[in-house]
Amino acid sequence: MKKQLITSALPYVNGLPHLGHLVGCLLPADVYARYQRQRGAEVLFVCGTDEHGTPSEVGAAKEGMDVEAYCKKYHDLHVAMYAGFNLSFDYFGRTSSDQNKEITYRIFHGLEANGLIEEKVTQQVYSPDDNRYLPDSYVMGTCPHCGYDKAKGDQCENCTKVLDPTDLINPRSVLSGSSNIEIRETKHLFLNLPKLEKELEQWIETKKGVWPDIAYSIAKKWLKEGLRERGITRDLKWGFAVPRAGFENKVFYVWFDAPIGYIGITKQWADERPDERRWEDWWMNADAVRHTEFMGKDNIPYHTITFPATLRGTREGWTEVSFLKGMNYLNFAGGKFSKSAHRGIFLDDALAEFPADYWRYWLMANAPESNDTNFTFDSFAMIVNKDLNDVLGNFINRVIKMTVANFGAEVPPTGPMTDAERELYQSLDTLIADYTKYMDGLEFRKAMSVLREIWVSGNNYIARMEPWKVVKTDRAYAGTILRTALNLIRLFAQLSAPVMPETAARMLAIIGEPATFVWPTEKAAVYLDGVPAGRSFTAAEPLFQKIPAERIEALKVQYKETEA
RNA sequence: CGCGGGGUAGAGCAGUCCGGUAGCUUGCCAGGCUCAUAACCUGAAGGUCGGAGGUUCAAAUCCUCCCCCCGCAACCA
Repeated sequence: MKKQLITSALPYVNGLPHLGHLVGCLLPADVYARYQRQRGAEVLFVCGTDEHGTPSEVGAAKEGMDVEAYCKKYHDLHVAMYAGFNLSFDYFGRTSSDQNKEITYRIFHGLEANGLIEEKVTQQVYSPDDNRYLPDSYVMGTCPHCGYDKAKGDQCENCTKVLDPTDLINPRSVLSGSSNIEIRETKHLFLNLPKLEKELEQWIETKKGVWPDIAYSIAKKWLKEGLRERGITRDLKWGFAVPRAGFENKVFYVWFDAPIGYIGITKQWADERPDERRWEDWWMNADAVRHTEFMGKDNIPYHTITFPATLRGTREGWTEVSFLKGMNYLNFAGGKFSKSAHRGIFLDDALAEFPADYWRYWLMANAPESNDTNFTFDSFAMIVNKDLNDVLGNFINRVIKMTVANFGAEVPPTGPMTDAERELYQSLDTLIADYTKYMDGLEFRKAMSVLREIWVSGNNYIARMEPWKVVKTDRAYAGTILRTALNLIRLFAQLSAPVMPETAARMLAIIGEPATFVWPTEKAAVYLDGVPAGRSFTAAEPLFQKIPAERIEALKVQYKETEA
């Protein structure tokens, strides 16, 4: 079995992450990593904060901090929130690390050696009052096409026309508002993507029908339009210095070193235990590694075109992405979640309202895989109340209570199996095979739908067997039914663990099982005979609590869901 | 004519590659059950598949044109 290298797009350090970030890459990567570990695969799941670039510099200035301290502060906040959601990173690093600098330089020199780096003089907007060069979108002015007075230097939001900052009438800095704007000539380094276009195209073509449509089509779109040379340096202070004469005041562009961060962060991980970990085992070992990347659709061009080109251009044989899981957006109240406007639900708030597993299950069951998806509290409460409380939680509760009432708090002995049990085993075999197939294929919505069906099959079994009646006439057979049901709890825990790790551990604890998770690969009958008769268990509180209607309405108001 | 994704019961989605009686969840209605968190199980009703045209014995599916929603457009990340 190949080693499973799993990466989630690196969240930008500036500001706090929201549910969109969680569902777009972090959470599906975590669910997949947990699934692969449960299957016994050797997994390395890395992520970290993306720290360079203008927004960090500007954000630090706003808070009156130096950039390094600012990034550290937000890095630590990210770490705390992800811990709250039980994201099981093997390492959560930083793109500003020394290790990432080392790898970035190595890759840069490799590209240089192969003649893929070129110098070009470009025109950039400079704001003397801000004392910095401005990215195009940091310049605001009146659109020459439609007269909209808040058009940005890259595009007019009103008429959607693509602009250059120099097109704007009365241009001014978004930061200071100053209209004292200069156009300065400045020299930058470019990666020659056209030279790699052919081989990228051939490579992407092999992903047709393999990767999600959205990943393949976005990559194809860029190739179809023809690749252009791409700037990889910027006139900033915060970032990795460019190791070339004449570039002393410049740094690498954040999009150059951010994806390299996957490798740099792996080296951070390896450097913690150099005697037993080697980053090269993962990144210089392409044949033995399957690399799965998770990201929102906005990141797809960088992970299908520029980053693969960056790695290939060195001719060093880096591990390339094997499967790219591109996700659409999670919307809130009909629009995007927004960091800058603080619109939507942020992770700290989410955890303060409900346990992590409620969110994890809703987000995976409604993952924006083929469409943009709306988050609404109505939908959230419906899924939590129905799937988690009524179907799964109530199943466990009724089985435990019935057993305690009739046999005391210990697992009753099992008599001979009947056709009813055989049918249950067979239907579970089919369902588990489907579930496994969808998890392997990273089709999370479908996987969650089958998981729910699996839970339903437990209720179905109980309803058909009517152990509350059977116990009055055939106590031994009632014991068989209930012990089967108790074993179902164990099986459900194993199958639910990738998406709801805390809940799964609680389910196992109820029936006295240790919290070790192993994926069921044998026939269901084996798993329904695992909890021994006579073992005592602890009757617990219900696993979940319902969200009452008043609470839903209050949440809608509090988080401004109904706002137009 | 910039590019991509989407439009399928009231709501949320699958099915489209490879044409063959349109499926799932929820909601609504009815029945069963009364162990359980007023929960569970079963059944029924509900759709001219965004619109128009074409190909075909047959179109949600293939082709052409049009409409609507969302995203992207390389210096925000």
